[in-house]
Amino acid sequence: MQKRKSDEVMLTCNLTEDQLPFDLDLTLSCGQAFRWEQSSAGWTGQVNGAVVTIRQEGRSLIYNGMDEETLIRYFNLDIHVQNLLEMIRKSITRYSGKQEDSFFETAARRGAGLRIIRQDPWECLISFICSQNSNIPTISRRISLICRQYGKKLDDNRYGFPNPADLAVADEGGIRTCCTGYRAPYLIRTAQAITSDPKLLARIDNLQDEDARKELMKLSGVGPKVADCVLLFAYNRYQVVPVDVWVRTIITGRYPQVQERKGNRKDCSYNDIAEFCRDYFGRYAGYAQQYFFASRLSLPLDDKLNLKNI
DNA sequence: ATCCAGGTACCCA
DNA sequence: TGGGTACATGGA
Repeated sequence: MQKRKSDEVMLTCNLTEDQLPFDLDLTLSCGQAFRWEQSSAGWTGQVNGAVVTIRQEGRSLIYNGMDEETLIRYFNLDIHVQNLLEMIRKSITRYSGKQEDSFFETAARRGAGLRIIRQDPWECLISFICSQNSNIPTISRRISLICRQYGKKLDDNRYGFPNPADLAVADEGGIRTCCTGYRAPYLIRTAQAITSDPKLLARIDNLQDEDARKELMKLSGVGPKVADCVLLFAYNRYQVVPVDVWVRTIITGRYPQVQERKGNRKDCSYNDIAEFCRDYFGRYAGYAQQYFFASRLSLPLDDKLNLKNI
């Protein structure tokens, strides 16, 4: 009988003090990756093309399907989050003169243990092209359908993420059956661009933020938001701030200083908000943004969906 | 039923 | 450059 992944011996990684806090559930469910599935046994997903399972018991990560080096690299466990938070706090104080930003602290407390992971750029790119104007459950479903139709079959009910060449030759009708709607041609054109320039995503890793962003935005279906998500979640440019409707609402609602940037324009632009966040939160502004996004539903906002004060 | 969602492309002044 | 609009789909 063929040995199943779930029967394989499990490995354990005990987190050190410097690697805490770490919250696996929050990290995998906070809207940065869309293909991890949770069950009673823990999370199942794919890292570097291999099926992996992982669960957390206190300070221990119990996993299989990858080695410890891969685990640490994928979850960025060598990032010292406590120091990172201190850097954000210092930046806030430097900018505002205030000792504490209680709104940020609320988000950081609720998002404690969240970690920005290191995704594969190609998968991240396609995923966030799929993400536009959708909610997270829909995005996950869409990507799952794409893998089922165009990815390599790995086991009974599991498929790999399709390669650029697989999507480049897909027809629009086929992609549309994956609930992609008007995004279908974007996906095909971007897959074709990567297929014809296979080193593009590797080159981007060597570019400065602004140049990297410009290169990404040349791709079909990639605007500022998608480009920034890829820069943050795949290339781990922690100073990059993706601005969606939630982040916009949170920043404009809670940080009136941002309004000064818009000049005589009607509203703050995307870059007004992103640049304010970089100035205010500093070089880990992307992390701050992700704390806000992860705790968006419970943050004290009164101008959005009737959310009440705490 | 209506509104909204990890937006972008396209068009116009 | 900034502002408007169409675009597919599913969840609330």
